[in-house]
Amino acid sequence: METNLPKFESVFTIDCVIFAFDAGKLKILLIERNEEPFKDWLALPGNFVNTDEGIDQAAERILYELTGLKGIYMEQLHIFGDVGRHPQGRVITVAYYAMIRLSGQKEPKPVSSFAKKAFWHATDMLPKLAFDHTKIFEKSLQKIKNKIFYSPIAFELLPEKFSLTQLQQLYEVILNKKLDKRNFRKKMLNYGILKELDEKQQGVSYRAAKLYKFDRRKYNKLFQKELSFGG
Amino acid sequence: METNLPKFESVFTIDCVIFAFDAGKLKILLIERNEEPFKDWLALPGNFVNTDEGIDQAAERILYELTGLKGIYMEQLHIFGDVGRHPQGRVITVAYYAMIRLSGQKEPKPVSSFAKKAFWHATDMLPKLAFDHTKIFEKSLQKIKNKIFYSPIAFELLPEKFSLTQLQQLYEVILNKKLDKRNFRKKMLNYGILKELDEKQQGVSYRAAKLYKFDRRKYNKLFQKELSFGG
DNA sequence: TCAAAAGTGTTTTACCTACACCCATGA
DNA sequence: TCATGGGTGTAGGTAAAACACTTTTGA
Repeated sequence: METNLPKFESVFTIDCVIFAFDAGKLKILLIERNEEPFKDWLALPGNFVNTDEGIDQAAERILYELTGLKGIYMEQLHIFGDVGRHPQGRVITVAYYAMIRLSGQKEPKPVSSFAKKAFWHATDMLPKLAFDHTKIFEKSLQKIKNKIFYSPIAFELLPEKFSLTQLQQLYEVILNKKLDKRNFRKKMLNYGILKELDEKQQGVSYRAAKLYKFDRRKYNKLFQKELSFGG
Repeated sequence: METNLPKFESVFTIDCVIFAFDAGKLKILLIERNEEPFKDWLALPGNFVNTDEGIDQAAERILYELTGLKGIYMEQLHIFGDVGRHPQGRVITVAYYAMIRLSGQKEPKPVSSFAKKAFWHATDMLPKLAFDHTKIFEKSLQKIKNKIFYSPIAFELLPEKFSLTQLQQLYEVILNKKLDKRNFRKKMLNYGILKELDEKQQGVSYRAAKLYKFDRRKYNKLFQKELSFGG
């Protein structure tokens, strides 16, 4: 494509914050870098955007190359473009985030040599990350805290079939506070967005919990009603 | 700054969506372009980012150069980075948005020759805009629709002193629906975030309305209480 | 005295909150 | 039979929704 636009030395990267919920903990996907700068550091999966790809595609490609994860729908979080954020020059990064369910997912494993490893790490004890990735992570966490009130992100993190206790634990972890069991259940069931299954938990050494599924159709119907002032 | 990073031909732009409320209508700030591509078209104020400036600063500079408006606090909306969005090559744009009050504001007027004119245009009858600016505008509108529920953006659009009817009209315009007058007033006054003034409207040929001010201190106090499940 | 907008209250309904005990299961 | 988590109901308070008439003012 011919161009008479000014050429800047700006470069673009994408960094991905992928959340999952496992063993009662909120986790994110990290890599160990195999390239300078910040070689051997832990970092969010991130790399350069090519000139011939849209940024959403680039995000998918980069996540795949560094972690082996494919087909994950990510949304933009924010752009980080401070002049000093990268030691080697002007690098603007677009942060993407997603929430996924671990069950059925392969173990993460880099496809490219850019990363040595890829693995899940609990969010409550994160080490120092490369670049400004800690800042990016914190902004993502804030985002999902807000989003859980108006969007069914919790169900994206849980297995397809889950118990009400699992759902409550997830809310508690994200919101970082205890919730009342009876009120939580009443409220959730009242929404009518959970489908009760005929199945129960297996292999637990206590009373097995009923399992539920998220009913996306009912959810969509419910949230078409907009908030209002009684107009 | 020395760099061994790959040099891409990507260029970066910023586009600004500035909302205001005037004569009962929601408006945005547009320019008439004086440069190719899309010379003579209407567009959002936008231009290239320099390599030596942070993107937030760049946004401020660009808005000033194209419209003469200064010191306006803008927030990031989204990045638009489709390969085909600019006719001359790969251009990634960061959209910023802001809400401002018109009263006390100078008429917009370009400082740079990049724009021929700058002016306010009602959002309900927007013409076709250059590039993908219509898409950018629509995303901004959606954003403020959501945001008005959890953020005091309405008060940024109104004059410092306003009547309850003005406030309600603004909500109605943004949400695009009629609201009940009594319920709206009750709810707003109940929040306790409005300070009643000793003044009334001037120069109207009907019963003059009481004027109010937004009380940011009380607002901040109110919204520190988080949403909860009764935990 | 008319037109135009300001201002005002009550009832019903829905949801939020606080709170404590019995049940089912496998080890 | 015990330990572990599963599961349940009610009463009181607060906020949302629906709804229509009187008041003030200037022209």
